[in-house]
Amino acid sequence: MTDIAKAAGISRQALYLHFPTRAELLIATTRHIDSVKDVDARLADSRAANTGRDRLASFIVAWGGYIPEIHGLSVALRNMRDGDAEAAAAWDDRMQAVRQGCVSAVAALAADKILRPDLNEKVASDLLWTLVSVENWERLVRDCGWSQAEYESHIRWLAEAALMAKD
Amino acid sequence: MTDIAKAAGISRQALYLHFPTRAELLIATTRHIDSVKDVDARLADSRAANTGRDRLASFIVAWGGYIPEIHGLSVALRNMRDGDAEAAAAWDDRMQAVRQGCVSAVAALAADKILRPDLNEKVASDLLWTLVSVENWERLVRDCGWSQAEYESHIRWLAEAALMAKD
DNA sequence: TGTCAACTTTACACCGTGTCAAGTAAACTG
DNA sequence: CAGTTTACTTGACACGGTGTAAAGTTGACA
Repeated sequence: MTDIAKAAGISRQALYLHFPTRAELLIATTRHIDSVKDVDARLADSRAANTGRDRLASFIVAWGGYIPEIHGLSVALRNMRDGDAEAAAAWDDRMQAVRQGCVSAVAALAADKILRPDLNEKVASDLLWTLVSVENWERLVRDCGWSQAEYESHIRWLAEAALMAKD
Repeated sequence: MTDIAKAAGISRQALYLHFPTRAELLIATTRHIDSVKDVDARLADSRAANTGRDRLASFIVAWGGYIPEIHGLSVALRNMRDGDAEAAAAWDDRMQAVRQGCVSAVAALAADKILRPDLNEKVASDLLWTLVSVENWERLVRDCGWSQAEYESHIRWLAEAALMAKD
């Protein structure tokens, strides 16, 4: 909080006038980034795709491209999980929104009859949700040194291999 | 530290006589669990498998079955990543050991000529390492409500779909 | 001119980690 | 047996970070 106040050019106490707790500051920041970076518009594109396969691909690109924007925040919010129920709830809420995108993409695959027959939609959604997690992005991009483009193309490819019936 | 001391029936200060910092206590605990649960023996089994496919499967079962044992510790150690370089290094070290298992399993697939031809060994190892991360276990078992058996079988199946050439 | 809003400075409470010092009690040793 | 060592005790305190509280300053607006 001290560092943020300093960077903002106000006193630490003035910061508390705007944001009562550190958790609420972080949550407000995510809301702000969401509106500035227009996450809704990005995800709307993926909903507009015609085929299930395109929908899956554009969902992964839309969300995968958004991860770097919120990554620092994601780390901060996740580190508060233990100890601040409000922060945990805020983060979970955002992740549930991503999950909804996964469910929709999987439903589109199922509608096109290209979902692997040995997967039900729940399991497929869980797997996709896991594949596109921020943690996996961190591991591949930060720890393994992948570029963003490599991340997007390999995850897309992996999701297709995992979820789509063999042609 | 207070809680741990209380649970151990000694004073907080006595705890500091044994473990100079919280990070070192956590690190010592991982070492202790490793020896009690005999992680080496578990992974040795996976190295003994004959075919690449068996090796991959037994590696996933060995490591995947170990995750629940160290999960709580993993959370504590990961939460210290920012702020304690020693704890971060200790955790990274353990994850590098897992990565080594991934590299070996991928090499076994390559030796059997059943590694997907469009994947090089580095990329395949990175993907496998990501799939078997503790974070993915948390998501599937804790957040999605999967049983341990479901986790193991689906991750094994996913790893095979991701890494092995179509037959 | 007065009031309100945004901000300032200063001070303090609370928690958790880690340090320090002095004391005690039991075990080991010559 | 006396003396030392070892493992612990109690109690105090420093430090950093979050959050609270109170009184004072400044500028805008009515």
